[in-house]
Amino acid sequence: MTRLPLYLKIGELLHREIAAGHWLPGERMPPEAELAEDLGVAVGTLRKALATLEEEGLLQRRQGSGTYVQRAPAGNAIYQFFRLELLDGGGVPSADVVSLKKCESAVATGHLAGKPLQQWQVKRLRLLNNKPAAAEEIYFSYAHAPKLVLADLHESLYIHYREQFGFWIARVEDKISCELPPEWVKKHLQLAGNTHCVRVERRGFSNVDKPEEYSITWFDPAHCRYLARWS
Amino acid sequence: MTRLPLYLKIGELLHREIAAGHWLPGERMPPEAELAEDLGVAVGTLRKALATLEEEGLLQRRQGSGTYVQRAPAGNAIYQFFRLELLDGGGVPSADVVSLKKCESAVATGHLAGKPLQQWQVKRLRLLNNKPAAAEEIYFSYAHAPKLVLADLHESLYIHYREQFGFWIARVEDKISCELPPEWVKKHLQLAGNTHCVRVERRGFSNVDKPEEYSITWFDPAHCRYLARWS
DNA sequence: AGGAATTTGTGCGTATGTATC
DNA sequence: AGATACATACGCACAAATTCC
Repeated sequence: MTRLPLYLKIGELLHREIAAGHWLPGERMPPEAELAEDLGVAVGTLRKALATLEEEGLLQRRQGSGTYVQRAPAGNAIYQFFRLELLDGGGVPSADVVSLKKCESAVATGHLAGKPLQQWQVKRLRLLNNKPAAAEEIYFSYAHAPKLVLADLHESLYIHYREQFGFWIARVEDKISCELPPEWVKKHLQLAGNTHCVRVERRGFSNVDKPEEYSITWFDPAHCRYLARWS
Repeated sequence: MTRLPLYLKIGELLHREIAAGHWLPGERMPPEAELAEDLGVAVGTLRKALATLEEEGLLQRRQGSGTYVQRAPAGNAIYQFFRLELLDGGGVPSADVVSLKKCESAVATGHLAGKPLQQWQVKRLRLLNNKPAAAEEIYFSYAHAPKLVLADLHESLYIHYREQFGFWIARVEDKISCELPPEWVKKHLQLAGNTHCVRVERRGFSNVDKPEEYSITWFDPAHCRYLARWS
């Protein structure tokens, strides 16, 4: 058995403490020396733990001032896989649900291998800086939720999956093409009849690498684009 | 005046040394203790410097083994950044050069910040299973090669860069959109006049993170697509 | 305005653990 | 099994930024 390094254990401990509300977002934590003594570790060890949490974005450390809790840890990876940006870069993403319905596998059949054929379909409008930028159809297994109403849906479906369904999306595969979008997309994005859209077909895989989500996203290349970084 | 921390200075120094070829890709650097003494700093300070370089991807550190300069991708990773596939998956990639010329920065000006304005432009046809799938325009600095003829070009430009120019592409950024392609693309891909193509704008960064390559690729979504995997 | 106190950042040195060769 | 090299952990001193009186 190989032990977890102390600084990572300490980091996990603090992470849980923060998640449990021991310190609230915006609050200042005790100084390094005090915290280190309370925890019974050297200051350097604590510093390394705090550094990892800062890197995760959970903490903010300011010289001469203190260590501050940055935010609630729940929303760790909300927009981790969101790849759209405005043509001049950036844009704050949000989402509006357009429709929610059960479907009998007529669409997206076989796309989620090994899943039951009954699926939920969610149509959404994706916004950048509060202006419509893309439209998407999302499919996931009916088995996760026999009942589901629009009000139940979290704005971040990934959070909904995690908090309601007990899994999270750890990996996605995108296949990118372009086409004339379906009518409902044209309508909601207010596109002219002959506007070609970029089409992103996505498969999302869970933490245990099961295919859990299938989606198609359309957007007008005149307004935004897909950003990819590789190394 | 506020001084740069010593560990960042040391990091910069090592970065330059490596870029200058003092240690070659794949080579093992001296052990921490020795390097620290040579540089006249404490081991901890050197470690912090090495950590930043490892984070940049310039170094690889292996416990019990040593610190290694990250080597250029091996021969089998020629198409590490090639993202096109046939609609039913896969396809063997190859390339044909269509034209090669110097250009006076009329196109792609400013895309390679800090580079001279004179650039080489290469137009190529990309094939999948020996059938035309995409067309691309590639730009790189004229300074790398005052003379260059078509016969000199390697089928893999990335290999050409590595073997002739002494750098390699370690990271790319793709921005994906769609549009009606330019005439030369239509001609070579034999596209009807109104066929919208996916357009991939790519910036390639070298092992020392300098922008070295700019390219635009067009392909017909009816024949192939761009594949992205995220985790 | 200014100086003291507080708090994190930087840097050093050492000892021990653990992976690799 | 032994030697080597990086990883972890401890503790201390001083610098720099911020806060508070």
